Amino acid sequence: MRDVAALAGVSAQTVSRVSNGADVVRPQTRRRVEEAMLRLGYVPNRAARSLRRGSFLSIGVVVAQLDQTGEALVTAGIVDAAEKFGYTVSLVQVSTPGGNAVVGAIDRLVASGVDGLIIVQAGPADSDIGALPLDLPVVVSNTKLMDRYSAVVSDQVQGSRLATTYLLGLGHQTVYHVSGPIESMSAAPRTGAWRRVLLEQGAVVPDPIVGDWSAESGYIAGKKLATERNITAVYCANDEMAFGVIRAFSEEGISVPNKVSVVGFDDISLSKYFLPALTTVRQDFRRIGHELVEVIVDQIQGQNRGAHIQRLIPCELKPRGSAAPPQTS
Amino acid sequence: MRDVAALAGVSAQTVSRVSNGADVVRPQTRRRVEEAMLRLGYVPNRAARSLRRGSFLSIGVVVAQLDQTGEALVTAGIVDAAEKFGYTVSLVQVSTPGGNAVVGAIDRLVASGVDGLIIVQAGPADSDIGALPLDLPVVVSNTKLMDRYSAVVSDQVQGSRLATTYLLGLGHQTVYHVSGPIESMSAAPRTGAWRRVLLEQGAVVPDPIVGDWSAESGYIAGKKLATERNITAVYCANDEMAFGVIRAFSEEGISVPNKVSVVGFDDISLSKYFLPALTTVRQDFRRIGHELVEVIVDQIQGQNRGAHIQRLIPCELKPRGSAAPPQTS
DNA sequence: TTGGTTAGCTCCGATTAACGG
DNA sequence: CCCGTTAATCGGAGCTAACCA
Repeated sequence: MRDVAALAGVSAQTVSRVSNGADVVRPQTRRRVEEAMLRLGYVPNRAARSLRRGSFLSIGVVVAQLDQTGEALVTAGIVDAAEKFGYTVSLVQVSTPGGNAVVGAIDRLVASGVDGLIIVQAGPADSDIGALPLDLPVVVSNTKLMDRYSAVVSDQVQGSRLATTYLLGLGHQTVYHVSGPIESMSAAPRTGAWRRVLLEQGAVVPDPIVGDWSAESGYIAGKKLATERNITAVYCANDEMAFGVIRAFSEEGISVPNKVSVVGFDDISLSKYFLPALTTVRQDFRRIGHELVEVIVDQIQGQNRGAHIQRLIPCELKPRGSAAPPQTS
Repeated sequence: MRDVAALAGVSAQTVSRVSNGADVVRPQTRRRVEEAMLRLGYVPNRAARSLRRGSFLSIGVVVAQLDQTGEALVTAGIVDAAEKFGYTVSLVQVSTPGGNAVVGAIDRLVASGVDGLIIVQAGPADSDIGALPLDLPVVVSNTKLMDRYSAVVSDQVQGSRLATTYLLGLGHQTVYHVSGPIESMSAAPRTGAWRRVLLEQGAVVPDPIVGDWSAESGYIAGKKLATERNITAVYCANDEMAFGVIRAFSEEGISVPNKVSVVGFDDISLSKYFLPALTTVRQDFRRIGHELVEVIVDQIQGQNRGAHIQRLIPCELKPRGSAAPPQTS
């Protein structure tokens, strides 16, 4: 900064005024300073600025598995929105399922200097997370932590009802279900809503099969479901598992959707191009990312630090080729 | 820090020593200090520390589309490895293809305080990137920027040869090709290697069809390829496009692999569960992420700032169901 | 003397207030 | 009204001189 001031023939004071957009600087002087900044490749030192102002202009983001479409898209949305608000994004991952990995990850983020925390997914062992003595704003996208922190999440219940009622509406007697892991934050409400719809409509409630979100677990579930006699419809808690189920069915000579209808959840980019194209429930991940940032920036800058905000993002049914009315036998 | 010192009954000096792991502190005193830190939830202020030490312990990462498997996995690898080295990861995205978006993104990162830069993907308009007056270490995973900066990339040529020779080895007379966008950094070497193999083996070289990595573009390419008479094998520059091609073929009544063999590139997690399971060339994205961090940390900490390092990560063929010997007519 | 510790000072780089030309 | 000077401040790190076993 000293150098810039020297080159422009002004004082450090003025440089600071320019770089912070004060309006008491003559345009001509401002131009001289800006030129000098450019020539010297001057970038205000972030550390000094943060130290002085007491904020980092940085948001910490915790993800579990970045290679899952949902987390990747939410993260992308967060990065986009954060940029608009002038914030940087610091990313940490909690892939190791071990005990207090989440706490460790959050500690790392806090130590790295962030003004707020967004927890996209905390992995399976996220129950210990409540005990954090944080004075930082926290926003989550995780139904399990919703009651503790502000949250922006997909309306899992609405989406799940959508899928189930759609299948019943097509004429299926009941709907089988491949769920996510029981301890998962997204799986439970989906399974719950599916069960409730079946009960409401007086349909038999088959035992759900538990998967782990992977196509492989769907494949295994599909092999098991293929042995059921009266199965005509399956609702899978995500698209990957639906793919696995369809693959297993195909190997067993069960055609989709002719013999069995399959519906997924998420609408990942490939679903449209699967064979058959997957009927699924679309989550608006990018929007979730955007709103997460809105909420946390509001909590960081606004005075409503303690506010407990809940935003539900609606899901949308995407009818495609993998679901059809049951075969009249 | 003052409070911690007071609570532990020591001086700020000693607190600093403890938090930096100096060895001249009596274990008993150390314990007292650590207890006080814990009780007060003390976290050393990153800004102050950075300011004093002149480093941020942070790595900036530039991605283009986080929802693409490759970038997501490389990023995941980077985050993992960075953590091991004690670095934080700052993420920015260059989704807007506009002119100097890359430069803007990098400016933001630099302004946010990073010690080095990893460019995973810079998007289509990355040609202007060479003109950066950076005194920061930069490592890329991008064949187009390889000659300018240190790089860790998949051995596209080797992988592409693998795919092409495999298909020829199965007995196909020639291999059609669906490439990535011409301006892409990964597409060119793949297409080049494919062409060279065909020429080496004296096979006819069909015009490649240009896609944009999306399943949709593969689908369009597939529709076009379906009109070719003597086609028996297609090599697609990524898996998504391969899915699109297979879908188009299926709609046109062309069975894969019975009539036409299809090979992809990447080995995304779903490839194994597609129908048919996709024969493809696996890239080790996570490893690329790890090595990117190794290289950049070396350049940040070591004295070989100017070194121009090139690491090629080999690819691996995954023979699955979508490629087979040509039908004997 | 030695090792553990303390008090006190400077410095990192930018921001900001007060005051003056 | 525009700008310079001066000095204080943010929180921690590094150094020295001194202190007490």
